[in-house]
Amino acid sequence: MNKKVAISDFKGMLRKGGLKATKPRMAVLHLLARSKRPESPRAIVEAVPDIDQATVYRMLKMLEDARIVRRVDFGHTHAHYEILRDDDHHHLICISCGRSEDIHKCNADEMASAVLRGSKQFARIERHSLEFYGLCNACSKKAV
Amino acid sequence: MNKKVAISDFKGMLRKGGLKATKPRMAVLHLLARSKRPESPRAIVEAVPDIDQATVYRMLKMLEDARIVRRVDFGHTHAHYEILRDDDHHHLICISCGRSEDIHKCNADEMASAVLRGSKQFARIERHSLEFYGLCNACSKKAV
DNA sequence: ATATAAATGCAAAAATATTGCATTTATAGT
DNA sequence: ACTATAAATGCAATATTTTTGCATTTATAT
Repeated sequence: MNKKVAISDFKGMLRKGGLKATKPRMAVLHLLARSKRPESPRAIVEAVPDIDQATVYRMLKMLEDARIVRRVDFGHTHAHYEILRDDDHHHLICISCGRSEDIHKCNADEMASAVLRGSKQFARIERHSLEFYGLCNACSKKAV
Repeated sequence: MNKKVAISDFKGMLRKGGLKATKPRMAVLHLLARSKRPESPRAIVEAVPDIDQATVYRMLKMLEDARIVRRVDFGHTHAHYEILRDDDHHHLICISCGRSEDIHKCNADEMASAVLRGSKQFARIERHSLEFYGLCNACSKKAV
């Protein structure tokens, strides 16, 4: 019964990245794993008891380098972070209330190679971000 | 000889948006028009003589609402702004030095309608952003 | 030329992110 | 299990980015 691969074997991921499995770190990772949406550093500080903001910011950077989380930009004045899965998903973001939804259709990888071929200045593409901005049902009803 | 449509008829654009063509505003628009890359508020404050940062931030927001500029996120801790053209272009950004290049291939609009059809929570999509992150030639040579 | 609303500048503050350093903690090796 | 070690944390201070209130200036329509 314990043979499942554990999509959230954070200890293993951390070890692979040369990072220690500290309590604050595990707490943040579990928070992100539970959350339906990418979370801001501030939200993390508020949600995890007794954690310091410096710890959160530093941690997120390390986790990003280790490719355990990724940073996404929603056009706000702060970042958001989510657990990095390898499903190349992106987001649909409400420009009114900020709610977000994952989307899974993406053919940008094909685009990427075309883009690279067309560029004289760039040597390689590592990743891309694709976000759609619109109005969720609720905000759409509340007039324009 | 003066019958060209003037891609930078900022006065006209501003009027259409109900905005006044003030000197600071024209200076910022011309700066953005001249620049090869999206500029940060800070860079604008430094480049335009005697302009106040509050003016720049407020102005950029208004210009964005009026659809004269658009905000782009490069994964830095600050925003960038560029003149909004209607060519649906996106960017290739060097994750090492920050240099950026415009790219013009994009089929995300087709994607957008598929995405919307697939979503139960969203009513419409207004726009999207697509950015590719990689290494420019110079940074690519400087080791990994 | 003038009245008016809009935009600006200034000063202060709020929000977001980073740094240095002393202390604590997870981990590898015994 | 114990210990040495490097890594991570907490704390306090600071830096950077963005926003706000209000008095003054400016562009525009009349």
